[in-house]
Amino acid sequence: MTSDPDTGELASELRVVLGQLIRRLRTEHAFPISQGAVLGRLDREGTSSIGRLAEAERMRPQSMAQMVADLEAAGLISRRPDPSDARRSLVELTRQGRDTLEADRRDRASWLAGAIDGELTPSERRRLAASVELLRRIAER
Amino acid sequence: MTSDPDTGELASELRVVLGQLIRRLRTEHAFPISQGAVLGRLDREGTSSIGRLAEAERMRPQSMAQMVADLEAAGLISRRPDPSDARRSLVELTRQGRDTLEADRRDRASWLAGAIDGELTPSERRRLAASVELLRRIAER
DNA sequence: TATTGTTATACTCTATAACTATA
DNA sequence: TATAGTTATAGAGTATAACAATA
Repeated sequence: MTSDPDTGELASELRVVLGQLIRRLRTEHAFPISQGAVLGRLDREGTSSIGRLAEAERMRPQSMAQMVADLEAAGLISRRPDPSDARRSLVELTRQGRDTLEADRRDRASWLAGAIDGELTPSERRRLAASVELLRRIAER
Repeated sequence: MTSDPDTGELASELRVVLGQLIRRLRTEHAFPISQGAVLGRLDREGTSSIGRLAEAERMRPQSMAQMVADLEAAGLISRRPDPSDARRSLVELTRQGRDTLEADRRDRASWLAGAIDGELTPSERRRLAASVELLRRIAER
């Protein structure tokens, strides 16, 4: 039954469940999902420009500019001009941004963490963790 | 490394990758994700009312009414009054709705199906299919 | 009074178009 | 001319508030 699944059907089912999860997350989670993605990327890859962030997250530069403005207003990132190219802004995590990211990663009380802990056995949690890697490869395609 | 993962960190990573996937899907996919969810539910569970659909998909009745109106305008569902309670509308798939759902399930050329086929090995596809079940249990919590 | 659904309106996230400043 | 970013505006998807019809 789970062996040799038809890819079209798998895609269709995955899409449905992703939609349901993201709707729950949007209402239950404290800050927008893609803000977390940007904070995580800045943490892993260090200082970046707005255009590079937009490309990495597959968003339009205009949308990323808006997000960067919001994150800056919230004090989670800082921005300074690129000394070698005055058109460019260099963006990096503030101390508060790093703390927010850390707090999120430690948050076992979030809706999603609670659902994972409450619904899955330890061995299922390990399987889920392994499949996150598969999902990431698909997303980055 | 993937054994005994911290649930908070797992939740944080899962959230990021779900956000990235959903953004890709929203731009690449033909029709809205949650419309597909409703069509699939009507297919599996048969005729339903708007309130019951809203509850099952964890949406507000007002939002579901809007979606049902859109799906009806697209010819994918039909609606008739409940004979035993004139307040209630009974909603069901039309032939065209069933065909659309079937076509989506067979669509190996969608962005997601293409990414799954192109990026994952057969054994990884089986692991992903198995993890969809885990994600569904979390989403339905 | 409580329930089912609708209409009107607003919010969040992201897109497109038009623009400014710099290269 | 081309590139990096911003501002203004629009769209999709879902929410809240106010309401009408029926139970």
